[in-house]
Amino acid sequence: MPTTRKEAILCQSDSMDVLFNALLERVESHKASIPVITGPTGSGKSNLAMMLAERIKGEIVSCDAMQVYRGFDIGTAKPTIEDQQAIPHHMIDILDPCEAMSVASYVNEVTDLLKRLLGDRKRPILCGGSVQYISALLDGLRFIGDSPDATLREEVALEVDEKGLEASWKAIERLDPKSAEVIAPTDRTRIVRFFEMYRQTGLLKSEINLRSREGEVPFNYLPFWLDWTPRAALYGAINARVDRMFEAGLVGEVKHLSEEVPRVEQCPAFRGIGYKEVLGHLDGQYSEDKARENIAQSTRRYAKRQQTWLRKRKDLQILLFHR
RNA sequence: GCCCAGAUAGCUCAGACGGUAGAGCAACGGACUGAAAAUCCGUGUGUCGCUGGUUCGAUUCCUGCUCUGGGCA
Repeated sequence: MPTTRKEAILCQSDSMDVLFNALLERVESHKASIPVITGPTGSGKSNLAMMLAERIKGEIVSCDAMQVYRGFDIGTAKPTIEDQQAIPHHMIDILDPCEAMSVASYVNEVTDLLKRLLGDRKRPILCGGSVQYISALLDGLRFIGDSPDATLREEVALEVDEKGLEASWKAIERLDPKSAEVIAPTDRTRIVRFFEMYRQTGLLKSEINLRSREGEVPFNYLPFWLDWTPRAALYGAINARVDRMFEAGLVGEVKHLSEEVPRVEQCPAFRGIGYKEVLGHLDGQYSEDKARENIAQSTRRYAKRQQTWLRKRKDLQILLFHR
């Protein structure tokens, strides 16, 4: 929990308004920096960002791996049309469900976007819970080279499966011991990715990682981490939000979206929480109630993973909502 | 009221000729560089319902009680 890092707590309160004022004060005294609002799902980041944007006449840059997909509205808790009309939003509704998103494309696009906005004297506000993307931005990681090749990935995956995970991992250990420390011998996704990169660039993962940190971080950021204590309160809010998604017609949204693509299982957007579970229900695997439970469950786990990621960053100022 | 079954982790339950207990799920901790709302790793958190008895020793056997479920009246 964030409470273990008292030194980083900027403000702790049972009032969002108080938290907002602390945020605003900080933002106003660091006008040259780009405010970043992150935190676990359901913590109220978007509201805070909206309030801030209205106050400082800013524009919101979404940092969310799922809100980029057109039509995926209810399940991603996308900002409403009204909100989007009131305040310009970026990085929302930019992809079709079967197009791939990635940290690299996100960072590259946002870097250009931020330059443009700052050049136009706009005040960008980053907001979102895709912590890997946030982290990559804050650390100024550079992703250069070709984007992944689906055919190559399939090829490599096949080879890894033939060879066996254990043996493949041992090969990584020989080639690049540093990477083997970070990749679990059971983590098929990362093992495949390692060989995919190696094949494509001729470089080891640890070398690529080193290169990604060459150069300066291109922007000054002012990052905030909004969170709740105790965690059970956040879980309660998450459960309630899942209920609201169903009331708002999540099942209908998924049904409609899935009818528009031929092969749902190949589209990354349908891997999002809320979508895969409803698909399973529509498929007749379980009841709607069961789907709802599963969604709440996955969302709670997701929130916890986000917190784990944020906790290790020491550059975030915590806004702690106490219930 | 009587009969039967049950009471063990947050939940569902397993278990031991008597030597203070373990699975699944949940929960908690962690990793993470082009899939990240993805992927993967680790951890048992317990008055074994209460009471008395037998015993070196009882969560385990026995008595009584309480509660829950089912059946009979």
